[in-house]
Amino acid sequence: MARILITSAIPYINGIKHLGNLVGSQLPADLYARYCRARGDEVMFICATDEHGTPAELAAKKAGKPVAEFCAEMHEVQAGIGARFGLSFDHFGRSSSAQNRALTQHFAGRLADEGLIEEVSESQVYSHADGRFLPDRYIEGTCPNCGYDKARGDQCENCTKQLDPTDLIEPRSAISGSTDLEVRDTKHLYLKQSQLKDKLSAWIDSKTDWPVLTTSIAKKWLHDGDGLQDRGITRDLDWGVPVKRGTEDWPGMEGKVFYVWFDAPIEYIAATHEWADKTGGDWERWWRTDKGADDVKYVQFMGKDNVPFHTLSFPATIMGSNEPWKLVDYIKSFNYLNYDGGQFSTSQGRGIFQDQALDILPADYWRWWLLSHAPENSDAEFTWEAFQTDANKDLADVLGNFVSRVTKFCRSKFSEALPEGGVYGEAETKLIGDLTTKIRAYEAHMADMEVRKSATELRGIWVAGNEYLQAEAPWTTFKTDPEKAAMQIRLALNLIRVYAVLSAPFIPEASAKMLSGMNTLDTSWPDDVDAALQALPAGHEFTVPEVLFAKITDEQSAEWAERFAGTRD
RNA sequence: GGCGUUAUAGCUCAGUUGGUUAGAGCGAACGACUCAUAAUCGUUAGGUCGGUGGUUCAAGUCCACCUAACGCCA
Repeated sequence: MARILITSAIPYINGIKHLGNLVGSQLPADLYARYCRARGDEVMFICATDEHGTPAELAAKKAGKPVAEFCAEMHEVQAGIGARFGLSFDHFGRSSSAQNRALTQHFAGRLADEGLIEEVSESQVYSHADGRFLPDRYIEGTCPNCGYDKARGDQCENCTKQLDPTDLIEPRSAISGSTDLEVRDTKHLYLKQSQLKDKLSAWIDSKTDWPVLTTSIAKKWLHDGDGLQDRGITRDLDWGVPVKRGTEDWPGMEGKVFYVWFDAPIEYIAATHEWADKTGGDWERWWRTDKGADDVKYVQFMGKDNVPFHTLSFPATIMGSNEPWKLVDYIKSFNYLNYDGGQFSTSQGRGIFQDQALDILPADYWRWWLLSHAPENSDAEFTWEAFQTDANKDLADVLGNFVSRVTKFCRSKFSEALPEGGVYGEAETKLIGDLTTKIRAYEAHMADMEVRKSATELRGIWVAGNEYLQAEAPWTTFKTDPEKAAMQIRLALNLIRVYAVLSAPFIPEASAKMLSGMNTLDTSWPDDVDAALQALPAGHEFTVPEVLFAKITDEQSAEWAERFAGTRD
């Protein structure tokens, strides 16, 4: 039994995420977690909300709530949506937790002790009206290059010229619109990542089995231009982890907080600590190689935009601490999911948001479609037409109808119990061999986190059942040899249980319905297919389940395409 | 401007370290079946693998250049 630590990139707190966020990290992470558990591994599956930083403060302000209250509420909302999608986190934490505060401060202290922290003085724009320093992108003004009057302090999106906030003509706060700005000197802590460059580089080079997407992004940041740059890890904000050196105050850093990208990945560890505090479990057993974590396999899931932080910044924090923390063993990264020819956009309200998706269809439809089209090798495209066609074909026609035809046939010709009699012939032997091959292939793809290939293989396993029925035609056999038909349908009913077990990582709700219909709690994995197809004996009673997957109609598809074309809010 | 990723049948994608007639699903056409959510199963049609040149006995698969899309960075 292996021990697998799984983390999904932690979603930002400022609003409800769209489906692109789901398929890029949480959903495939859940697929893997469920699969590992089903195979008997000991799994710790961690996620959390990423709560610090300016966008959270602004979103809270917009909602008219104190930021802590806003975050607490949004955390519950996101946790609720995750639960409805069937995300099986062992713990869904919060980066604003006391555990993360302590751990973040601890890491900063360790890094300072190791000589990897540097104090840098820099100039930043302070807004009197807002009572705060403004991040570059929250300063607006007229572009000195093209005259565009809504250029941001980091870049003019009209002419794409990179800017410094002081370049702007008539700069103003993007938050309040105030022009009462002042350039002030302020001191910040920098993590000297450049000193760890060789170590990080060697580490990345040793990961020859990682996806190209992951390593190519990491290498680009390591070697591009002047190489890996030192990184500011503090900000002049109120909302965040207060800057401390371990448990000690940090002279000169009063009133400052750690940058959100410094504390967010540390929350993976802290969330496990939160889990331990809640359950009485042992979190260090998962994270400290000197305290039992040396046999843990740690896998991270994330979208490609998060790769630099997980391949470089966070490992730099871990390595730099010079303490025996668990480093990631495998990073599975994803490209983007596009929506009807463009990008999903949180800010523009374009695409489908997670709560909306659940309002129109059960989670399994989304889980199946998104996972079977996971953007593993390149950006993928969501269209309503494809979604409707694929979901109907795969879920309703191939799997759902299989369950339906088998159970209803048995009910009408025999009873709502597995019929007895008959012995296997050539066709059954062949089916068992075929299924064994396919299931072994499925296992291999799942173990490799090849999401699309796993889905394809699983679908093939479903199809094999229909092929068998079509070829053996128990409805015909029944007329001349009822015993043989009984054997065939007994096998097919057992196949439903096997399908439920195999499919559970993808479609847990439907899987539960299938098991419930088959009136069994036996979720044992079909290591031995022959034996698995005899798990339910003759005489075992079942009920015909309700329709597993209703089809998506043309009207629904058209209406939803219309409804989600525009913007939200 | 630099770098990266991608470019394979109408659509969505597979194609291991270069090696016999380039694969799957969907869609299409035709056929079989009638237990089932008008579901299922089978057969067939469809690609000079973005373009040009090169390496090689042999290239979708390596190299160069070009084009296009997307992304990152200046």
